[in-house]
Amino acid sequence: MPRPRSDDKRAAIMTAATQIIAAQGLSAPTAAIAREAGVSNGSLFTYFSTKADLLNQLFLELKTEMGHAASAGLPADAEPRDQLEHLWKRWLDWATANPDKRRVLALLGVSDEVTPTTHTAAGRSMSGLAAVLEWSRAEGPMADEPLSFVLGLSNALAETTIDFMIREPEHAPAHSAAGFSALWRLLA
Amino acid sequence: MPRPRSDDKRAAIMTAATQIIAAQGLSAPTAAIAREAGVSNGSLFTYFSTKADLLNQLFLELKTEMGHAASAGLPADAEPRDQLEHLWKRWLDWATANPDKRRVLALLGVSDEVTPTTHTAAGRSMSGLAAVLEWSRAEGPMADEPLSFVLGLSNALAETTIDFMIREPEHAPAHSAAGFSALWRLLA
Amino acid sequence: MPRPRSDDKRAAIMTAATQIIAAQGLSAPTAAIAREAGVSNGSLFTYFSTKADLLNQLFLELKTEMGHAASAGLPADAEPRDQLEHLWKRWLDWATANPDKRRVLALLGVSDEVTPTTHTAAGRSMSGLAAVLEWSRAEGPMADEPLSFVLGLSNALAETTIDFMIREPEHAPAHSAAGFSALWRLLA
Amino acid sequence: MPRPRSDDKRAAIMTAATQIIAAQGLSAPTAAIAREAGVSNGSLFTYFSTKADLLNQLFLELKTEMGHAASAGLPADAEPRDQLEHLWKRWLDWATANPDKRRVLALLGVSDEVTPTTHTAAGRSMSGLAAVLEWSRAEGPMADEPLSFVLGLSNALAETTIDFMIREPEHAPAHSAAGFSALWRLLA
DNA sequence: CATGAATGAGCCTTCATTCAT
DNA sequence: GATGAATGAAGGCTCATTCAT
Repeated sequence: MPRPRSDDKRAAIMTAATQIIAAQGLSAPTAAIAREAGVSNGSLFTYFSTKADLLNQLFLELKTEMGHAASAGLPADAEPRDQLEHLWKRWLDWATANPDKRRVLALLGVSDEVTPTTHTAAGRSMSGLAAVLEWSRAEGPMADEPLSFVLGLSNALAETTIDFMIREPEHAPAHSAAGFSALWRLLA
Repeated sequence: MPRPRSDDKRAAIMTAATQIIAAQGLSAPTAAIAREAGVSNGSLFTYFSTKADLLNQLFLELKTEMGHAASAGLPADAEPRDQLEHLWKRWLDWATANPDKRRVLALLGVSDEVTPTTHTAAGRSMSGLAAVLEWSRAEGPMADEPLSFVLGLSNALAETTIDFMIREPEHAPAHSAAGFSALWRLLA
Repeated sequence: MPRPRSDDKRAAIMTAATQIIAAQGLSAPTAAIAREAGVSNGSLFTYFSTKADLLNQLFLELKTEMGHAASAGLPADAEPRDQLEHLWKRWLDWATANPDKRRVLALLGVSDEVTPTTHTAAGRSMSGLAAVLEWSRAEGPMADEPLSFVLGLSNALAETTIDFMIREPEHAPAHSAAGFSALWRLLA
Repeated sequence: MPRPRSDDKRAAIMTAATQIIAAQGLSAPTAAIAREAGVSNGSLFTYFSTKADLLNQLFLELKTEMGHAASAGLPADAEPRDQLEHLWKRWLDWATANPDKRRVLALLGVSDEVTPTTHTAAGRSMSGLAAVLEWSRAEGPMADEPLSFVLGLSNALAETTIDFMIREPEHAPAHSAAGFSALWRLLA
């Protein structure tokens, strides 16, 4: 598959898809996405062979972006708790700063359109987080659980905390702090 | 005295909707639901004025059923921890025993078709859980957080635990136990 | 076909049909008519075997009522012009006083649902008018035209005059007078 | 440069709509119109956003065509009576030569689907007729009536005459002549 | 006879995808 | 490669009519 001519257009479609899907849900017409992106109806399909393809790539891209945002500037020498808190804050900052992306990620996360393959690939973007989590829980009560389960529980706490931060922005810092201390109690 | 509206038929549509939506997602055709329920296409609309209406009632009904299942046989004199554990187990048992209902509940929970009004009404079915949670966290680190936030975090842990129990049934009891102890650490 | 039990119900359906059709057009659901009439959905069909049947009977009844309204109190000894003017006024009075009936008559008049048979039967209610018209035009320029044509032209003038009287009630008397003098010029 | 929108196709849909609606009434399915036009079901909606839109444009187009047909070759220097007679004949010729268009015009004229805006726009196509009428009635008994009323009455005579010409083609010329002389008596 | 639930054909419109230009 | 017209399957909902009660 030769890379299509314009990366700009591809990116424009991705951005447009995020906006439109955040606003209208996954059933948003591809035509609406194309219009928002400033490309034609048909062009969308030269960049993405099907709507499902677009959705899968979008999921992967957003999840990757989220993973990078969380990991940026991670203090490699710090204590596990400090590293984890760093990740937590960055993650939540990214999510609250990008509510559209966050919403789309949530929608895609439960959609059948996103294949297991994509989910697996997307999981890789959380490997930094996974490593810190692994380290953090090593001595604690979760030491013997499957890492994936611990990751899942941690993720659930983060998502919920994000929801409340978006819903009640005036208490966002308090929610973030309370969420993190809850996570730490859970792990260590 | 015409043929009276049949509760059986209404229930059959609800059951069919659960099965079909669990299998095909929320975009499942009403015709498929009607067929599965053994009623005509048009009959569905004498019981539910709209597909959205059906979805809202289904959400309410499933959530209520879940709430009842969790609360049944709650030992009113027991310690908070025992009461909470009772709720936790019943809840997770119901969810793992009814994966279709659970999946539909998850799909509807994030759908725009379900109105805020329905969400509010459905929330009432969790009041028993809320009360026990309130009591459980009273002396702990979450004492000063909004109850809704505590409820949200607890719910997130439960949902995640359920996911893993369904995905890895052989470890279901272990997941359930680990999830509960995590919850308790979070609260007390 | 034995006469159905209740003439009241039949009449209620007719009245309701007039109101509902005036408001919603000929595509108004039979269910809406039944509801307005205070009878059940199904009962309507014991009084009228089909919707088309209802429409035909309604047309006949309204046209007959209109004919009677026009002819009532006709001064049998008066000059043709006075008799015709009497008919004209009564007709227009009835129509402006009963805009719903008038509108329904207009809708049915151009509908395929109303059969030629019904049109023929309805035409009989205008026989009084036809006679006066026949007499009025006997010496005039329309003497040799088919009476039906003269009747049609006269009817057209009346309908148009009614339209304007309803649309501009403040000029209703002026329109009525102008319309009649135009008719008389046409005939004599 | 994609396939350009085709005027032919648009015209084909209009023609098909005229035929199908003349035969089946305004409730004719859009699918039948599309099939008759030789386009797909969906294509109809790239040319007309809505069935109502199609109906409005059809009304406007037919009425405009009728107005042009009536006015073509109008002898600008002739006497009012001759000009009016010219219009009358052309109008009736067009109508009797195009009974389908005429029928559709009649159906649309009383339909709620056609908006007041469309009616207003369509009225403009009769401005030539209006001018001649204005001139014709200037010295006569209708001199003081609103022009719209005079126009309405004239229109009514024309429509009725057309009906009879179509119904009894063998007397068409006689009806046309009688109708015109009636009109002239009405005006002058 | 009254009632209103049951039926299912039918309709308008949408939309992912294809393809002529 | 870009464009947007063309396609036609699909879906939610309506409604005249029938029929069980």
